[in-house]
Amino acid sequence: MAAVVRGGRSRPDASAARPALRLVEETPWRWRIDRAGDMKVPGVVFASRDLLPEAAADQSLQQVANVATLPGIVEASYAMPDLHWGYGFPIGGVAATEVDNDGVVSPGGVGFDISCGVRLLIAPIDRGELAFRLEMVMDALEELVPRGMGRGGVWELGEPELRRVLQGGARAAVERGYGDERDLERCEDGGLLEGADADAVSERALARGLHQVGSLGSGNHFLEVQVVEEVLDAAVAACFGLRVGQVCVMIHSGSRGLGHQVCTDSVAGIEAAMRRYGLSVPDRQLACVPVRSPEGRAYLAAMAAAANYGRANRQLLSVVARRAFSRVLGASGRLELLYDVSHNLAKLETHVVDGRARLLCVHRKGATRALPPGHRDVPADLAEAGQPVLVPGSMGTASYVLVGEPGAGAFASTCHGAGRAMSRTAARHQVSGAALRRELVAAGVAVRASSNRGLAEEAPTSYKDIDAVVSCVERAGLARRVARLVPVGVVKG
DNA sequence: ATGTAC
Repeated sequence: MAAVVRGGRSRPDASAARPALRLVEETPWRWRIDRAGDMKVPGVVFASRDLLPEAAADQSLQQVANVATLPGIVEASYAMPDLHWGYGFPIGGVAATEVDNDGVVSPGGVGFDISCGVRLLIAPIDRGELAFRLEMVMDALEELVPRGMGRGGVWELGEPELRRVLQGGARAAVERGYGDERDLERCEDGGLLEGADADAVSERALARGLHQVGSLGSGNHFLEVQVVEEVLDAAVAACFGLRVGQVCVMIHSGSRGLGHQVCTDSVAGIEAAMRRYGLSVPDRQLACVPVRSPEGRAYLAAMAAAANYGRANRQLLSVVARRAFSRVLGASGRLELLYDVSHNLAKLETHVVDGRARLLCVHRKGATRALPPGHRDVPADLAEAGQPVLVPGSMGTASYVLVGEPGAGAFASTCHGAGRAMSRTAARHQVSGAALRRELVAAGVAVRASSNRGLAEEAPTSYKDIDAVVSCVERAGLARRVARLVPVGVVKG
């Protein structure tokens, strides 16, 4: 069965020349966009019919096809069920290029919030033991967690120390006493992405980064106190240390103004360099250069530095969450890190394509790495189970812990969240932040939010249904559900 | 996502 989706609505001139996209339903959980025009590989969209974006308001399916034209792309231009419209590449997209076949790297394939990601901390107490002190914990978090737009972080540092953060990531924070070695064992890449170069980051980006290390930010970023409501895989949950009723803290944040500036700077430089390599792309937001070019290497070095900033940021936020919990709960507020993983990153990884191991530049933009059991990059004490995959839902709704599946495809990737179904502007016009705040409180969720406007933009009605997204990911064989978590307290910018 | 335009 096929569905026809029109493309190019926002630019009438382009839409006339652009053929309609034809989606072929391969299974109820997987659709294909066949090669056409300059596409080098097909598009593959993991989604149920209900989760496919509506083409009238969202160009993301056209973006999946556009990405398939990139030099050196292998297998397919993939999209996850939380797919929606992004800058050049769709959010929820995965694309890998072969480095030794003139494969390119594109800042649009990572996005503006470089190394935005999620970590989950686990408390030793259950919901009942927290209940009568929840408001006190939330007050402490409100006091200690810097949040919202602009400056103000946990760790005020000078430029030499900032440069150490850009090279050393969460490890640089731990070396200054923020957390311990065990935290690093539970971070993707040990908390430190290799190949970072602070000298590849502009003075302007450094200036923006100086006062934001250890700050939540705004938009969909949050810190939530959550409770494990349901365990879906008992053996893996036990390995992860998760049981029904358990209190957890989920942190969703990124690289703040520094990462944003690195992306802005890089797009400008790469757009200018493209001509020299004779590259053309169907959308200027897909600006790209060969991985093995001076500009490509410079982008990856600056991106890694921003990624390390994001990792240090989440490490600092964990430290203040620990301070808040221990202030109110003492030793029973101890928070152990389960895992920290990014969902906006390009990484050099080796994967088998057409029977041969190849070095690939894997772009995951709003997509989470999901390594299977036994993979050497999974922490040793979790290796039997596989890599924890942390999937935040929209505000006030469930979040999930998943685990990577063997042979899942899409370069071991899965979804990153519920996925926007409505623009921020549309959400602001449809929802009252004040009313939403009252609804959350009435539903038993303690809210500490600095902006009603921010609340309105993050209304769950402007997101897809996280339960449907995660169910789709599991049915498509990309990852397996381990635990469903529900919020009892939310801290937002 | 973002000193929501240099």
